[in-house]
Amino acid sequence: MGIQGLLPFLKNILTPSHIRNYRGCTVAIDAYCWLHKGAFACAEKLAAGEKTDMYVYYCMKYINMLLSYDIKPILVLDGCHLPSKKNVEKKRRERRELNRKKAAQLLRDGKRKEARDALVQCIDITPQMALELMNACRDKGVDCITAPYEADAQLAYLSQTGIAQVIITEDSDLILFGCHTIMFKMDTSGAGMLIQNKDLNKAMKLQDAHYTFDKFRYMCMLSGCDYHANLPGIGLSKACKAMKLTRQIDVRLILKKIPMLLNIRNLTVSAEYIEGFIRADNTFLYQLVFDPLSRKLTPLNPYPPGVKAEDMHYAGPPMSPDHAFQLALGNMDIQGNRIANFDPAPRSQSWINDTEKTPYLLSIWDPNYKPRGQVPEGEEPTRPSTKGKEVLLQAMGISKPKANEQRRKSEPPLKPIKKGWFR
DNA sequence: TCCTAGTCGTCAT
DNA sequence: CGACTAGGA
Repeated sequence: MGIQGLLPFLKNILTPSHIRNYRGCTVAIDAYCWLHKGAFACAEKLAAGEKTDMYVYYCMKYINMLLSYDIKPILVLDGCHLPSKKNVEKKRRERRELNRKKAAQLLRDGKRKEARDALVQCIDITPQMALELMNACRDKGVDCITAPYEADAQLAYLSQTGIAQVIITEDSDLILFGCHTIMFKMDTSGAGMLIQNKDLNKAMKLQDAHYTFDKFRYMCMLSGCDYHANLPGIGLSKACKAMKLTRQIDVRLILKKIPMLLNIRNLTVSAEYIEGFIRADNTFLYQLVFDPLSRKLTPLNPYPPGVKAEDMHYAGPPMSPDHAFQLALGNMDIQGNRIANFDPAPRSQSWINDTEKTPYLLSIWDPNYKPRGQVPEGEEPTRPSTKGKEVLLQAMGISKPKANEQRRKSEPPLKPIKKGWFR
């Protein structure tokens, strides 16, 4: 789902780019995207419950590519389901079950090709699969973090706090959560399409003075999002038109004026619709995320005055700090069962390089870790002089050694952790 | 012109 | 998940 048609709507500000332009930066990854694509390589085995690590290798192709460009990847995984999405999850489960039965019948009939097509439709990314990927990443010294709830909100938090300079995903919802810079459609070579939060006003064709990010988010939500349906007959174009025509900033008043702004007579905006809209908006603004620095739960954005966490149960019910921490580390599954014993503490003693100059290259769980911060505006990825030099250095094979590279070479083997069958 | 709902592809040989 | 598209308002 996501926001239907958002990427085509933003095509004017989507720019082709390459991840090598972010050398020395941190990139946070929506792990689900890679896991889902990687699962296609071994759909039959996964459906049959056979052991396979094909999807792990698929994901590690991307990780290794990023490491080769001296980029620090942070893998972000999904945590608990939001209460509002329980129904969606149930429907997906039922759809997978249906396709599973369909595939079994087709297989009995000897229709192997059609059976595979049905099998592919019942692919499920299990927490065990996510754990295998996390273990493979941590073997390489790559940070992983499981969000308390949706990875989307967690990725946006890493973007907004300057922990990550780029977010890699296929999900257009990340734009609404307020990420600064996102790369979509990145291939295994590192080429993709970049979108920046600061350009969204151009996509709406709104003057800077009249543009707010709130307006952009309302536009998207009016066209329908995962948390709330659209008004009948309203898509992105009409929603954009409505947001251009009003200077109102109060959500309730904007919504009440929609039929007038768009000249649609038989359209009524019910009180229920408005309240649902505001709950959805709050889910984008205040969903609970995990702050790896303070090791505490926090809303994606600070609550406005007078609002308390208890008012926001739909944006993620509060959980105990230790539960959230163990979930974030990947030691606990969403049912609360212990599934691993990863302890980030021993690693913090082992860094002896020039990490004083580059504390942002440490593990996010290291007490000395510090976010790199936002990349100065306009500095990347289109800086011709730098681009040319990088190409030249690579062609000459004399790319200067980076702290990142030295760190990886001198890294001691991690203490043994429960790894299952992955070598 | 815009919205909607449905179908197809994602890997890799 | 998005891309693409036929069909309807």
